[in-house]
Amino acid sequence: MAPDDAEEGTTAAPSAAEIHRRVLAFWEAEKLPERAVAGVPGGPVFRFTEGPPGVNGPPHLGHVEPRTIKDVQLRYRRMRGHALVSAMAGWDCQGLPVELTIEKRHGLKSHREIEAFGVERFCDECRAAALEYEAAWREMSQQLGFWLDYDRPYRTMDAPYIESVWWALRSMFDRGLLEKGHYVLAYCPRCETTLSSHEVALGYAETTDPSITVRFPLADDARDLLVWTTTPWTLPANLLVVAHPDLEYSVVRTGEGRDVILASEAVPRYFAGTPEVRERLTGRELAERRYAAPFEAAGPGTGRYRVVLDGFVTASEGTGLVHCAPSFGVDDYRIGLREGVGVFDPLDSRGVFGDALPLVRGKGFKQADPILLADLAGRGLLFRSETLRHTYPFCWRCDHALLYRAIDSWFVRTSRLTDALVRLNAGTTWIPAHLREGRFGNFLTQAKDWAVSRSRYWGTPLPVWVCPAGHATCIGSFAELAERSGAPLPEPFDPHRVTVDRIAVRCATCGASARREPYTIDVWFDAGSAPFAQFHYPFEPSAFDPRVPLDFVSEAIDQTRGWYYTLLVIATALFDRPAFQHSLTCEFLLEETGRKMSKSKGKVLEPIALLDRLGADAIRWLFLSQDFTSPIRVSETTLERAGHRTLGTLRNAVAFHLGNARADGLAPVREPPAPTDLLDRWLLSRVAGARTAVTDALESYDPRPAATAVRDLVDDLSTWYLRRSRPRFWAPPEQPERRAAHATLSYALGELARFAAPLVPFTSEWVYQEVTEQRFAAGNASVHLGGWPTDSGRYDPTLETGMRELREVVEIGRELRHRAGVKSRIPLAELVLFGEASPALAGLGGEGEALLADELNVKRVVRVPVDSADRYGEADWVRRMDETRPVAALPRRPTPALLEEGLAREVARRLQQSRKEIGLRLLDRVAITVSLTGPLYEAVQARRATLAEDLLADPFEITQEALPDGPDVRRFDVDGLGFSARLVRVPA
RNA sequence: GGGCCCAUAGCUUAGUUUGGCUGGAGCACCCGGCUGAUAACCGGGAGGUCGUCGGUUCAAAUCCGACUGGGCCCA
Repeated sequence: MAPDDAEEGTTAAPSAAEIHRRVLAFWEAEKLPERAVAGVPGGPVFRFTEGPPGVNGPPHLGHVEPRTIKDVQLRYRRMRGHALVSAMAGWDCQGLPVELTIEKRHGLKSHREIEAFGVERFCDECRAAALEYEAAWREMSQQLGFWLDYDRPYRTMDAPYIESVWWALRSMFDRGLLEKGHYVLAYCPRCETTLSSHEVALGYAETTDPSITVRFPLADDARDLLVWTTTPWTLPANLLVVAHPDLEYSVVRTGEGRDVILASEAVPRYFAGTPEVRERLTGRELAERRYAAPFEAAGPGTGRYRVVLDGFVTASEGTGLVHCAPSFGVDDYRIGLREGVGVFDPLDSRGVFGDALPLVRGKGFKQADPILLADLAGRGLLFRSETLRHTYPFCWRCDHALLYRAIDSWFVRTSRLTDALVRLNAGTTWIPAHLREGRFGNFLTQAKDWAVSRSRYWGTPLPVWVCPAGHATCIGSFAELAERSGAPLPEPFDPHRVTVDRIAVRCATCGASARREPYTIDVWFDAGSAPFAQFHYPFEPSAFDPRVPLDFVSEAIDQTRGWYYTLLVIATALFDRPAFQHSLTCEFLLEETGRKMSKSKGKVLEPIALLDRLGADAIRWLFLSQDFTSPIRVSETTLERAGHRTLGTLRNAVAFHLGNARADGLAPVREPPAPTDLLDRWLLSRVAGARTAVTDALESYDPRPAATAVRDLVDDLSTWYLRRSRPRFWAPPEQPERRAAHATLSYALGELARFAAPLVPFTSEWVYQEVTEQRFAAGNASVHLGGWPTDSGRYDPTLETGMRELREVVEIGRELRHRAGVKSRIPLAELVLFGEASPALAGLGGEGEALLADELNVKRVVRVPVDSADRYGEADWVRRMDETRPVAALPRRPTPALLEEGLAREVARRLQQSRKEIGLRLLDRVAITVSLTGPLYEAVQARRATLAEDLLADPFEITQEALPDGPDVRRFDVDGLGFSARLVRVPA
């Protein structure tokens, strides 16, 4: 794991996965999450609430993204010394999703079967399933390094939590915000319950439906109304046809059959060419005409089967004549009510046709479509039959097609809160910012009443009891329930159905015995109550006021209509306060193909296995280094590459540092050093700047600029600082230059580990443990407990500008070398720069020039006036021009002396390589006999002493005679010049 | 039908708020470098009508409008 082979001079960085496991083990041994999770007791309060994931299935990769961006902010706040309120993990345990799991397990298909199975047993299994999935979620979250208090989580199914939810419902009831109504609602016939609008929003999908146009024959008339629908199954419930009073309608001759009536605007959609129009009339003229309904399943009734008028009709689609089934549409219901025709619903609670229409008795509503179509066709009433591709709502959990139907339900009157919702939302900040007024804001302005009751079993029971006189009594606590029922509650009290259903209470209005309304409530109400219900507010004393807004929430985009919305509604209704001040929202992940990943279809990228195999930081980094406010496309390959560049480079840089520091026995440096060297000062400035950038980013809740700052720093550290500083790291440990470089790098890596810790907690912990030489020893401090770095050395913008400019000159110099065709190993006499240096660049002084000369392997850097360019002619120089202005020039060829120096370097490099290849360690001595001729001989002979020293060669013999072949003899080629050498290890 | 977001190299993308140097980078590709990070590190090259059209401006990837295509949400 740690580079223990430092004395060999090579160090391999551990893999990301090794680091991941090592750090996890360390945290576990040190009980780190438990100690750190709540932040610093007594510190400034930072209010957070974990949006409880539904524990109705195992987590998938899509869940990792929001948990990552949440964790970054929480880690930052802990390091800043905040006390986190709250760091509880939270689990959404109830509701349809869990019920579905159990239904599937036992093959239960209806309410009747569940009741036969036993509601109590059913709920017990739901509870057990929730706990089971909670364990999987906990495992994933811990692997991810998402620190929450998993030992003391809040669960929406726990009795204290439910009591708080009851309190909330009661508060709304008392304010007239919780009422019963009869409305047209989305209804899932498979789940046999209504869905709220935000649940419906989760389940829109593209589908193909029939698109049919049906003849409705007018009574006492030889003409037919043309009516268009995509839901043939609603035709049996037809009671009216609606026309627009001012729209123009045409009577068109069809050629076969009776003439038809439709909106003039719709005629071209139904008839090619110029059909014969016999008459034009307005909708008003059609009013009150009676017709024969296609099925007349509803039977006779006052005012049924006639044409009525309404402004909602358009002719942009269909025929401009709308079939009205009051039981199955919002407008239909409204018009039916107005016209006094009643409501006829031929479907039972499972969406199956009953006795009213023998033709389709026992068929589900969708199954009935083809039968109804065939029947209409048989009677000559099917004018046109096509299919239509459109979006249609499906149940967000079971995928069954929804239907809209008129039904009894309890509502939270959110429509009365619209102004407050908009006002409170205006004071919140969002990332991305457009959500506040855009998607979320729009949703608020058109907030409909929230249908909260569900005809289900495993959920918070609606605490409303109704007496025979119809008075509703809402119970707000367990104590009140005991008091009103006149008997103590069972011990222990489980406030779920069966137990609660058995209890009758005294009506608060008339004193009669009241039964509970047999509903559970929308699980989103549970989740939206989390900020206070997790503390069992208001029943248990709290160290703070749980009503005030949370500082921070963070979820994926779907929660704008989900949790964010219910949080705000409940906070508004109960406290007239915003639910949160800052929200950070990520988009969904997409599969490689660009499809949404959150659906459990397609190839599964199993998160726990991936975290273990790639290391959590690689995956965290993937999400943090990209713009998570847009969908991120994820595949096996992107995951594997995610941590490569920045994190891999960092690991190797650390390994390089450790190898050197340990070989030289240099101690870690924690206090900001005050080096004089240009590169050292530059690196420390970069560290200070990056720390500020990360701090600013996280302070404003946006991890993206923080990740960019870390990436750029790692890049600069590896590709410029380390590369340019390498010779100093090879100097003997007692040399001041070696000590300065070590101090700078040691300090820089330690600081980097600290301010990168919220982003990549595993890699940071490893860097910190190794660089500080604590090396995961028991009882040692974690980087995560060390507080936020506030003084990371001096930021020097002028220095950084100068260095940036210097590196630009390097680029130019490299380009010139490339054009001249002279390798960088061959020294050139000079780099000529035209014109004055900028103040920032000049500020780097002679050290800067030396750096430049060294990097470009030129003997000197000279500056000459721009107008002296003529002296650097094409024959001997390569020049870089900026438009017409000369920028720099470099000699086309080395001088003979410089060429010789380059050749010596070539020889040395090959001999060094050979040292390594024969397994010599850094300080091993070697006996070398080298055989060369011509210019190579001259070059090496002239530098014999230096080369011998560099190569630790003793003896170092140079000959012009050929060496005989032998096991220790190697042959080389330098630009076409051959030489050979014998290397033999000298025993220590 | 309405709302929001997006469109930059083969792929992933920075830059767009606040218009201004030759539109940066990574992957892949080609070529090359590297004396103790070598399953590492570094450089060079090629590759871009900045979706299309129009407008504002001395100047537009950036601001405005229309259009095309994509995503999400709502009806």
